[in-house]
Amino acid sequence: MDLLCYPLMNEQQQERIKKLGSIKALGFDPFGKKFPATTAIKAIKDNYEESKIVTTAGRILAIRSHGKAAFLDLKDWTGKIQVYIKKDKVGDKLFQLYEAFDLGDIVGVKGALAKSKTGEITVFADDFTMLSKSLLPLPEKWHGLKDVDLRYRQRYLDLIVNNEVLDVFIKRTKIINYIRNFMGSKGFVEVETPMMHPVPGGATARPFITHHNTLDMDLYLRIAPELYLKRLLVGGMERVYEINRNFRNEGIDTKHNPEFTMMEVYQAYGNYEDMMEITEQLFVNLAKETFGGALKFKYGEKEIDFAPPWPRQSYMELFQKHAGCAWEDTEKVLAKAKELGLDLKGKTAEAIANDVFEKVVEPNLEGPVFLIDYPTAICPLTKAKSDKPEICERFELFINGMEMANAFTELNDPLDQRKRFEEQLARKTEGSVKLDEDFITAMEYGMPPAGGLGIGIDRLVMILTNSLSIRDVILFPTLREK
RNA sequence: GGGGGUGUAGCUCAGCUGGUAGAGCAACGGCUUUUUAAGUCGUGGGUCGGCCGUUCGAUCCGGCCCACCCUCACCA
Repeated sequence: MDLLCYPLMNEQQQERIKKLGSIKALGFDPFGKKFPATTAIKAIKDNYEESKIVTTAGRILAIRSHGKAAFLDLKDWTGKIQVYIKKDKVGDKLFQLYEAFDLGDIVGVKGALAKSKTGEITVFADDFTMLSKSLLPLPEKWHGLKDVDLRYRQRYLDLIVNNEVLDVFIKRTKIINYIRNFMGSKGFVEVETPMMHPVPGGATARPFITHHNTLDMDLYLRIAPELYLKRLLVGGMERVYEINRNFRNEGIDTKHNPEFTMMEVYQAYGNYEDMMEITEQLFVNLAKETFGGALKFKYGEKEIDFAPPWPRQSYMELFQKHAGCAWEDTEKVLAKAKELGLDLKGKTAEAIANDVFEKVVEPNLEGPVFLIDYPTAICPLTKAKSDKPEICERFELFINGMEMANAFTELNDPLDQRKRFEEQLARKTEGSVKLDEDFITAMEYGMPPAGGLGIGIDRLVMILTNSLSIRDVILFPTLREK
């Protein structure tokens, strides 16, 4: 530590630096090495046996000092255990080391297990060592860290101090592992496709732009993996999925983070009905897995019921019901849009109608509910119904007003696909830079008819962990630079 | 971008009508060898988010700015 920064430090930091010195003077390394043969704290407690010798390590979260003895609370990521240090037992030198302990230090401890007077399982230490001296004071032990900005910026502190936070992220991992097993059991293969795209596609969002120096070309962080996964269908990979990040250069709120995790699934020779089945089954299984078999659970103030089968409602009918006019009735729809104060600049009638839909229908969808029968005009990658070409084979899943999944029977006619892309480009939809010629070429070689599905993993984790903000299920959400 | 809220010690928060600040935890020094939000006596710690203004005097009033939260708008 450079002594020049010494006067800049506050009182508590200076104290800790001093203690660092005394630890060295005692012959201990304040930033220790491998500490072998430790047992997880939960395992110690679960397999409690009086006077069994145990070794463990963790962070000190409380010190209750009694002069010539002390109780410590030691925490690892499985739990918390009490340690008792007595001067008579450990000797002067170790007791001096203990006196240089602060809240937040990481220490290793060895001792016999027993219960204290109040019945708490306690390690009666006969040896311990410093593994990492903490130079900054932790947030307060009782109230924890509440400032949400600090919680996201310094997630490590949030994890140390707020126990529920670790639980959420462990659950997140378990959910994703479950999904992988589930998909594997259905014969799907996980693949990885590029994050950097020469042509952004597969959705209509504004992309992030970056540049490759040696190739001297602009690249776009992907807004969706869709067009690459479909190339794999062309290549004969009949059941593929990818769980990975998408990047969209748009607004940030409690349901949107610029980088977020999606699962996309493609099943050759299937259609959107298959995707609906997979979705419902997967969500129901996950709820059972998460809530010990229960299908009803709380989300915020509301109760969500996953009991299948989930209702299916027609886009057009819902539109009629909530907007009070038919989707195709351009004049009335326009009037409604104006009434709602929507921005109509440069938008097609269909886009405006869809805006009205999102405004008047979506927030009311408590769900889980599958919206079906989307108008073909707003679905550039979706196959239309053969008997009713103005309607296409697509569904979106809504839970608590949030779009959770989006799926369709994939368009596999390259001529039609080119036409729709060109129409989209002509409308200059934001984010559509140019036509992905290679994707069309791939389709010209023949893409099997297929069902495709996208699931917002972060939002799924939100629902299953009762998290009201997407930032609570992303370890390091995007923040303004300080 | 509009509206509302918040910003005070390392953390969690008080602070009335304008007189340059308090508590708990944390820290430091005592006492304390079974406590668990340990106890107890004492001590230190602040650019009151920033700048400008009004005033004899501003944490407090006014203006501008910054950050975060909520909400609306924008954004498949």
